[in-house]
Amino acid sequence: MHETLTAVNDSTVSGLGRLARFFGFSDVMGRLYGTLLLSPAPLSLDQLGDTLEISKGSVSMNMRDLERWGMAKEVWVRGERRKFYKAESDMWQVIRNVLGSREQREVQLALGVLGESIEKLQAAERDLSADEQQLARYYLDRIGDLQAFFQFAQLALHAVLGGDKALDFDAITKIEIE
Amino acid sequence: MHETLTAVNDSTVSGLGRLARFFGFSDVMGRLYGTLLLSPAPLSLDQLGDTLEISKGSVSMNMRDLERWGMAKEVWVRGERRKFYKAESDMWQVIRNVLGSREQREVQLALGVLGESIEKLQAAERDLSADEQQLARYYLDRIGDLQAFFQFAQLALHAVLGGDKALDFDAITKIEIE
DNA sequence: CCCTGCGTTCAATATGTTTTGAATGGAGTG
DNA sequence: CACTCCATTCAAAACATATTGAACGCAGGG
Repeated sequence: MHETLTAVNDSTVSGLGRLARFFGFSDVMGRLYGTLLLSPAPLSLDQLGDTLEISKGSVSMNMRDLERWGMAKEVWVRGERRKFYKAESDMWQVIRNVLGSREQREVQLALGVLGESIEKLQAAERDLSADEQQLARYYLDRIGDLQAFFQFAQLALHAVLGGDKALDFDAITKIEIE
Repeated sequence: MHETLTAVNDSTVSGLGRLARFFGFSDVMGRLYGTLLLSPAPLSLDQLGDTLEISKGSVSMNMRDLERWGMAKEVWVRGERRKFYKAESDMWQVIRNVLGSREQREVQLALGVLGESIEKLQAAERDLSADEQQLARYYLDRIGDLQAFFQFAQLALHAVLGGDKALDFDAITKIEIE
């Protein structure tokens, strides 16, 4: 194959590995995803393992994760006994999968804990000494800031996930950047 | 100290540890930040180490990182020889520091690589066989999608970092969430 | 039924990251 | 100048995470 194609393939695959790490996934996951993304035809586990030079076991486990995150799908290939996969090529869909489950859970959790803390502090106020009350107020201020941050994050998530329109995405990416 | 205060302190500190991990920092960094955030008075390295039960060395190194990221500042305490730190309590400032350096660098890098790939593919077109040309077009499509994603990310970053106004933040967090 | 081809599992291993603590160095003090 | 008090550094150790490959299990043939 022409060296340009090979070079582009390599840098894209390794770039997606990097991106995966950045998002807290393993970088093999990113490379598998990249390999599938740049393959017009679905690939089998063997082919993936051979291409990336990683073991059968690793391919199997990482592909399972990719599937769980909706980044790849199994594809049935006529006359083949093996499993074949293709990448979910709609990036927007992938983003939504990740933000919608992992990140949103994280934000909800944080908001829950912070809310509880605030309630506890308020409920305990009458039992506190003067010094303690002062500290409690201090805590409430700081925790309030944290809460504001997470509420902002929640809004941002809703904005991105929200209205089913991938339209926003397309529209926004067409804006010229100076 | 009243158990409610202790409990709230603990859960906030460990929550910030979790948050730090989430953002790709060590969780000790998050806990140090949390400890400082909830302390009305600046703390010395010793106090931090004692509170969190971690070694001097670890406190020293992690505090350096926190400082680098603009999450904590050294404070001079009259009559003290030791270093004291306080947390940068403006969350918005912290976010800007992180997004502005680390994340933005990442996005720029990706856009650079993708742009190069596109150029290389276009430049090589005339040297390719028919099959290779078809594959090259396929690559261009996929890489175009990736590029759109990163351009979106860049816009989002600009939006958050952009106009020096922390106003947006305040305004936005005051919106009622149903 | 046995064989083959394939995917999964999981314990062992390799790799990467964080923490520790002893050594170092520097700044202030008597 | 010696002593003390700290902060920093860094190699070794602890810990966490990812990968391997042998063993297993299952599905289709033959």
